[in-house]
Amino acid sequence: MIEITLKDGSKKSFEKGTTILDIAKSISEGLARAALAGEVDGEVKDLNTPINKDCQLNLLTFDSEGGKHTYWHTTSHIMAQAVKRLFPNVKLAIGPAIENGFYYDFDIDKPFTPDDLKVIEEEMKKIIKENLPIERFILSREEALKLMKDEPYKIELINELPEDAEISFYKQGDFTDLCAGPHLPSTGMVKAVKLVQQAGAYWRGNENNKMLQRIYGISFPKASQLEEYLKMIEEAEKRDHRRLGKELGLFSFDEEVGPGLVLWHPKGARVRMRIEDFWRQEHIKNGYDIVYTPHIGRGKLWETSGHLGFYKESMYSAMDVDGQDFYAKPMNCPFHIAIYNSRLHSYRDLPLRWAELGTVYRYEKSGVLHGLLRVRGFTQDDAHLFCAPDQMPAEIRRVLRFCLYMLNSFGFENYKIYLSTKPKEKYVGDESMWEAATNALKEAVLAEGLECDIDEGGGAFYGPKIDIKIKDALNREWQCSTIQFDFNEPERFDLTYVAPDGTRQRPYMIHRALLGSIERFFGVLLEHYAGAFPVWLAPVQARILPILESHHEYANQIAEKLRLHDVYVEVDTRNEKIGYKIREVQMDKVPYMLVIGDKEMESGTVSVRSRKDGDIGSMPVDEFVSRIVEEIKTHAR
RNA sequence: GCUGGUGUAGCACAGUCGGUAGUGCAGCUGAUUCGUAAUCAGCAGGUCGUGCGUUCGAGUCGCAUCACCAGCUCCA
Repeated sequence: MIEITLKDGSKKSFEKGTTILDIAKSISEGLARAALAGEVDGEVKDLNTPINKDCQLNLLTFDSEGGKHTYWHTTSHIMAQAVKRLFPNVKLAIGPAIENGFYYDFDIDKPFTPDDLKVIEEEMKKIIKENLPIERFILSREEALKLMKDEPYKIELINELPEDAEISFYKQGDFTDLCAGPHLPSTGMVKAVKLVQQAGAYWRGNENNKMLQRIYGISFPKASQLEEYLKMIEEAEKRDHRRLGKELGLFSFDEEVGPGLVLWHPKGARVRMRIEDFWRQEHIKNGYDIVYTPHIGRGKLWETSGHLGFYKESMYSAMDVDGQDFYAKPMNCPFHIAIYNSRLHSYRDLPLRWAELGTVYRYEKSGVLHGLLRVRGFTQDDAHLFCAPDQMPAEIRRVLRFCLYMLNSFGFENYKIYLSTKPKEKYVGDESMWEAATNALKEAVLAEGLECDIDEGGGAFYGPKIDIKIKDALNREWQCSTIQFDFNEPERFDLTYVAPDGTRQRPYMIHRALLGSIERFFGVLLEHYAGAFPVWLAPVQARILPILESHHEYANQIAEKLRLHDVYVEVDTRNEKIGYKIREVQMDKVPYMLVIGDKEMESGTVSVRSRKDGDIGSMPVDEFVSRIVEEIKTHAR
């Protein structure tokens, strides 16, 4: 007999060799029906795995990560089986479960068409109906290679398995695949399936390898869950910043202007100005100086900085000026360094904190451009800190705290921090610098009571860094903030300061961007609020809606008053019914609407309707003015 | 850059077998004077992304090219 400890801590005894499924059945029929896999001492296993020793058992349903993954992994096998049936010549690569669903990569001469996907989906439904049992078996290395002799990718995978690895296969009907598992007991357990899209993907994610054809799909135990999922996708599309940007008239792109180059419309520019004004004000409060630098620079500069050596493919090509090469700047740092080097610095000057909303241009590959989130011309909220070694830890803490303050000010409370350490091979600077800098970064994070994931070897060749990815309302991560050491440029540009003992010393240089780029940050912000900006950021903060023509004058007086308080206000004097006007305000996501009629005119009030809460009654004009001014001042959400 | 898809009025879309382009919203004009998510009527708006080709004839078929979309690689 063996003793099984269940999730709730209870213990049960079973005969040795009892399968996980049987154990589930002994607990309840319902659980056995819902169970997809079992977690045995932390390892996810097939339901029909026999248990031979005392263990901790957790039964996994579709609600759990492991259960979902098992379910999707099996669906990917069903898809591969369908593809093999329909296209016998395809070679199989890999087919894992992913965060939302699964994919399988195939090597096939002719890429799949959307019609192919439909046919494959139909074939999958047949396989599900056939309810084929899924069996696991183990082979020796030779046997495995023999079985997979026509599958070159599988052979590559087998050959790379460690010496002592168990080489397992899963078989369902006429289909067998090399696979570590786990899987569902039979194909019939998969219910609602949808193949989402087809795409090219390089073998092993390396662009020098052959491009394979990947099919993405998703599946659920219930048709209603699939519908729900598709509906959620639709909701996400509704708050897509590209769509909102167009609907709300915030920004656009123009084919003639060029790809990845943003045109900020007046309303978008208003929001941007609020962001930038706040940014400037806070930087000054935090001991920064603001600088401005040119958009282009001589080739020599970029040679010294190393950009032409390391970064040339990402730069716009040179322009010829009087026979000399000039380049649009991909980064601001060489200019800030040039300011530093314009005179001799004493240790008494340090730390120097120079910030710039610097617009840079980078030649991004055409396929990677994405709305505002990936563009070719963007404005970094850049700054460079120059400090003496003993000032460095305090500077890091200071900048980290400032960074989190900025993110919080814009309503982002969920973020993830990544610390990237020294690369194994290519790096500049000596070990002790790397160590001191990396420790300072880590200690700053800990000192702020935060946690970070360590990306071992993920630092740039020129220094370690902290990246902060903010999570938007849909829980997607976007990298915005970054704090990076630079051991490269101070050397190349020979930065020095005069130390107390009169010797020349090399300062530490830290690059940092808090919002990242204004474009990306704006895009994320737009999606985060689904276009409904809090009052302080809204491009139109209030719209006045007179009911009749006779109220226009009073409406304009109120508008004038609000404008004097720096409030963006509009008056809708069109000859339309009030319901029509209100509907439009709601769609324009303006936070306040002020309905003005005879009543309000007589009593000197406004009838306030909020975007969020609807009609909130009437109040004296001055009361509304102080209310909205206060909300703007406090960044109320 | 790579794989696939898309491109028709300001926006969202329809356009069959190749026969010279339509709907809704927005816009403009007029009527309506109205209290919390769409008042009615009329008008105007298009070299069908661009170029070349096939054809008596191309939005529709072919090739090229540009842009966008999804994914891969890369990245703030």
